[in-house]
Parts: sequence; structure tokens; C-alpha cells
Amino acid sequence: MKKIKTRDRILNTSLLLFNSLGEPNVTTLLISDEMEISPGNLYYHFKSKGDIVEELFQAYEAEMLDLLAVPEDADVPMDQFSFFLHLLFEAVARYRFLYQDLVNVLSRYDRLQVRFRRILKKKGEAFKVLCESFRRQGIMSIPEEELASLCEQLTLTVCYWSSFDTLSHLEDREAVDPGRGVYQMLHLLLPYLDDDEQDQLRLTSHIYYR
Amino acid sequence: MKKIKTRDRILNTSLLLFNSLGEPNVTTLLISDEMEISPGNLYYHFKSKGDIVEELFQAYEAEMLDLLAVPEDADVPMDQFSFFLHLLFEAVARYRFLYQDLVNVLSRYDRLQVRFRRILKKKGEAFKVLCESFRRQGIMSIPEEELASLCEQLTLTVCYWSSFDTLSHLEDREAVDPGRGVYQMLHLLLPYLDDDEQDQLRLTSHIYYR
DNA sequence: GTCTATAACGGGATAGAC
DNA sequence: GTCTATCCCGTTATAGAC
Repeated sequence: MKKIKTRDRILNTSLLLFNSLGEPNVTTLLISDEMEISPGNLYYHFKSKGDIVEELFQAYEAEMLDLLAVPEDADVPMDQFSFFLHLLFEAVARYRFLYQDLVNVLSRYDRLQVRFRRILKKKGEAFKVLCESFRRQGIMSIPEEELASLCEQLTLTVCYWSSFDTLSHLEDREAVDPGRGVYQMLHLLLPYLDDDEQDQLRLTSHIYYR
Repeated sequence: MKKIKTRDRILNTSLLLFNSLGEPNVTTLLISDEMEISPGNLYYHFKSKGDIVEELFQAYEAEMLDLLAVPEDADVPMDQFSFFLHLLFEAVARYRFLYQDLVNVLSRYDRLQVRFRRILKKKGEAFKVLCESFRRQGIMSIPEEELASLCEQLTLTVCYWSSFDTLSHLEDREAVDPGRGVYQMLHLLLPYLDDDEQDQLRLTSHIYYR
């Protein structure tokens, strides 16, 4: 039974509160209050609120870059792709405070902007690589121009699905079932797959739809 | 040469500043400063900042509901649909401050939430009606379940495309060319259209791509 | 490392004169 | 309708004792 360092508790509590209330609505006072430590103590560990945000962002960035390191020339089967999507949505959900107030957060902590853009770009590239793998395997056929458009659409959907889903179906900012996002993403691919693969996917994608 | 009422100037200036700097970053002082009136004067016309936001929202709501009143049983041709999309994106662009900080704005002015949700729902329904019109005309074929998914995707894209586009391609919060959004939306329909219509659309959609 | 107290600042909003 | 002056409050951040 190991005692968690205060510094880490601050990070955990902040992430929790940011995700449920939205980063702009969470004050340093609220964080320290929730943890039952003094505000001064919090500022002993972090010199500013922005530092907390940045450190959380760094963790997010690391997880994402790790996940997005897709091998160029592997033949990825469809079910592995679904799994990949699932991990992606889970990572996004864990740091959903970033996405819920994306423009706002990036405008106030502007050093994050370039880094976020880089991740976004990597997402698009990962989708490109994966679709090309599907094409090589002969289970997907799509004209070049439509491929670009599709990858943009996939990238956009990873970003905004959970906000959108919360907005249109739920009351609060609770975590959303990542499955619905995966389902939606798979349906973007669906029309470009060959017939066998389509039927297969129609059957399996229901697993994801709660 | 008619003189514009101060009240309206406040609304115009606010909208301008909200769109370019983000609503959370715009203080009532900045608004009055920009107009070269006193802060007190601003508060003579509006009893709070929230009232300004609400009135702008109301204008947005009116425009939207007007636009979304799609007749149930009309046979809408594809190029009219494109035009509809264009108007939609323009309306969104005019009030982009709402979308750029959507969760944040809706959480701070919570009376807007239900109303925004209602508009969102109407968007989805409008797309449903339009797709069904395409089906009736025999230019589109899509299974029922995929149709639901497609309409959600269209709704999501109307909401977030401009934020996404700004984020991934531009520096500031300037207005985005609505054409790219229309292009992207049309590409979502593309795979479900019959061959003739697809070829047609591939040709015309280039108009929209800047 | 942790506390209490408080400074410093900014933004929303009001009072009252003109 | 418009102005100036000011209040009030929440939030970030620091100082200094324990």
C-alpha cells in the first residue's frame, strides 16, 4: 500500500475535475479544496495552473504518439483496426477536457497549439497508412482524392465525436461509451470496403453499438 | 445615411469580437472600448454580458430554424442541396463564436443548451428528409441503419468543420472558406449515390474546393 | 512539505452626475 | 443616452510561519 505523492495527486485530481467540469471552470482553489490541501501547497508543487495543464497535456501527447506509431508496411486486419480505434477513443476520453474546450484551452496555453496540431497531423497520416494497407490487401477500393477526404473526416471524428455525442445525447460531461465512436468511424469506411468485408463489418460493428 | 442605434452597434461589435477572439476572451470593457463608448453606457443597453450573448444566439437560432424548414415531400435536386449546405455553412460561420467554444459557452449560459440541442436535432432531421428525397428520386441507395449513421455524421460535420479546418490549416480565428466544408459534406454522400450522380458530383464538387 | 494570510489583478456590474 | 467613478467578487499567485 504505497502512498501517492502529493504532486501526483494534484495531477490526478486536476484531470478528474477538468474532465467533469471543464478546465476553464476549475480554479486552483477548487483543486486544492477537493484534495483537502491548502492552495499554497498546490503552488509549492506547481508554479502555475498552466503548468498543471501542460503536464497533463504532455502525458496525453506521449500516449498518443505511442499509439499513432503505425508501421508503414504492415498488413493490418480489420479487427485490429477496430481495436486501434477503440484505444484511440479511450485515450481521447481520458483527456476529454482538452477536446471539450479545445479552442479556448489552446488559445490560453498557446505553447500547446503547435504540439496539438502535430498530433492531429499524425492522426491523419496514420489513417492514410492504414487505408493504404487495406487497399493493398484488396479489401478496400477508393479513388485517391476521396481517400484524402475520408482521412480528414476520420481525424475530425476522432476529435469531436465525444463532445458531439455528449452534447446531443447526454446531460453532463461524463465519460461517453467509446464504442459508439468506434461504430461511427467504422461506418465511415464501410462504403469503400468490398462486399464480403462490408457484410462482415456490419455484423461485427454491432458489438460496438452499446 | 441612417445612424445605427447604439444597441445594435453593441451587438455587431460583440459578434465581431466574439468571432475573432473567442467569447470567453472578450470583456465588456473591450467591447465598449472598441466602440469608443463607456462601459456604463453598454450596461445601460444590456443588463449583463450574458444578455448580449443570448440576443446574438436568438438571431442565430432564428436564421437556423428558418433555413432548416425543409419541406417533407419535395424532390430536391442535388445542386439545390449543395446550395443549402452553402447557406448552412455561412450561417455557422457568421456565429462561429458559438461553435468555437461550444461546451464552454453552453455551460456558462445554460439556458441556451436546450435551444442549441433542438437546433442540432432539427439539423439531423433535415438531413434525413433530404436523403429520403434522394432515395425517392432513385439517385441514392443506402440501408436504413447506415442512413442514421450518415445523418449523424453530417450533423457533426456542420458543427465542427470550421473549427477543425481553422485548427488544422490556419493560424487565427478568421472566417474559413465555407466551400471546403460543403465539399467535405458532399463527399460524405458520394459513396451512396448512383454512378451517374457520383460522376456528376465529382465534377461539380471541385467548384467548392477553393 | 504544508499551512494561513494576503497581495495583486481583472472582469462584471452599479450609482449617480450630466 | 452617455459619462465617470467605484464597488464587489473570484482567481491566481506569493510571503512567511510552522
